[in-house]
Amino acid sequence: MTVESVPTAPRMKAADRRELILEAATAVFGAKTYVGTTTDEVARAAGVSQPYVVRLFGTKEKLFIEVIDRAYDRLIEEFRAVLPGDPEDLGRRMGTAYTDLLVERGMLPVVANSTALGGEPEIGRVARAGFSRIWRFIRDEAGFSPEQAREFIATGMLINTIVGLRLTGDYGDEVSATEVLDACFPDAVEKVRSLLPAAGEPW
Amino acid sequence: MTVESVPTAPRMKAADRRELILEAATAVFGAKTYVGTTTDEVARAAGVSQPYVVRLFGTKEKLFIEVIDRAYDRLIEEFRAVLPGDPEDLGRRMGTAYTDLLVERGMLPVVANSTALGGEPEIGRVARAGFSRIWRFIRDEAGFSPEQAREFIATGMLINTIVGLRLTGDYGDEVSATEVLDACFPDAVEKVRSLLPAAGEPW
DNA sequence: AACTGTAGTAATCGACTGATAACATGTCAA
DNA sequence: TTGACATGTTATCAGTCGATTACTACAGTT
Repeated sequence: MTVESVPTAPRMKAADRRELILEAATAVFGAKTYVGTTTDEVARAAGVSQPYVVRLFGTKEKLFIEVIDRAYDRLIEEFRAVLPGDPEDLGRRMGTAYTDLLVERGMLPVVANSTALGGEPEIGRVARAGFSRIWRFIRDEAGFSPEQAREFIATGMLINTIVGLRLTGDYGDEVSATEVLDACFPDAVEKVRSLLPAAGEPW
Repeated sequence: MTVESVPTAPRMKAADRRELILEAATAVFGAKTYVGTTTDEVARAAGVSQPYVVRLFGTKEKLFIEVIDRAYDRLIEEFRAVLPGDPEDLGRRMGTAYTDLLVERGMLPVVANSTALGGEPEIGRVARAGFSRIWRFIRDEAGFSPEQAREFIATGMLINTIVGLRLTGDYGDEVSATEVLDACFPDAVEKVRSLLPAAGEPW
């Protein structure tokens, strides 16, 4: 006789489960901000119980810290992957690498959110360290001048704003949304639009 | 005989009290984000009771919406004030107008925070409308090209990041903080630093 | 002086949330 | 096989927060 189907998550090595939760947490934190998400939402998204999330990471804050640290890692990893090639073209390749990260749900929003939390003692430290790592990569490994680095990161922050505001939903209907998207993604507007949710929330 | 000093706030016209609360709310929301601040903190900062804040504005959400709407108003007001003069120099003047707004506590952080809340139905609408107003001002009244507008706003978003991360506290100690501040405020680093709190929270 | 609207507070409630404790079950080496 | 550790859950708590209710007191009008 078939036993009533298990209410518990299928067994998995803790390390794998952690990774799975981190992925889910990135999506949820990215969609609802750090303070705005509950550990229970993260748990549901990962398919485990809320107390288990807390036990695996200690506190919600520690979980978020791992999430943003992992996001900055990921960012640099993608940038580094496009280093080889024509130096003249590096800026464009890195820009593409950045927007390509839109497919990994929450990744960019989580980074954006972290930059607003510099006032939090622990989180602030990690966020500043993340920014510092990115900046030094761009300067030292990518070889950008300070002015080029400023320009590149500024553009990234504007992209975060576009994502956070859900501006893609207004493309074509609203002048400013249309213009800013055209200006930021000269030949990739449709691709970006397909990667992002409309003003309706899901993602 | 002198009566025990009043525990209640000195009487004031409701319109004035609203303005006072909006100012306090801007500072608190700016320091701790929308979700992260309580109506009680806003009330204390404004010197009134928590229920009174709620009664004057209906809900916390409506209060925040008034706060960000007012912040976008203020932004455009300052930009418009520097319109007269050499068009060649307008970009620089508007940049200065932006950083000058750092003296109004919470103003810039609140705008930054609003750009992360596009997923919230009501707040998202107001935030997108605010962005749209700024963009159209820059394009139509300031006469910037789409590319100039993109560059200008991107720089603004990077400044928001610097503020949110509390990077000014690391100036001189940390290479990336030093470089990005020098790049963003070529001849106003000290002024900006004096306007901002260190990594320690107050402001 | 009494009436009426306005400005403001204290008390309290219900819902939510992060964390803890206690318990259950699967896995694997000896 | 057994025992010990690892994986995971249910139950529950203590604190927090936005909102509601009911009350107090002041100010201006007639």
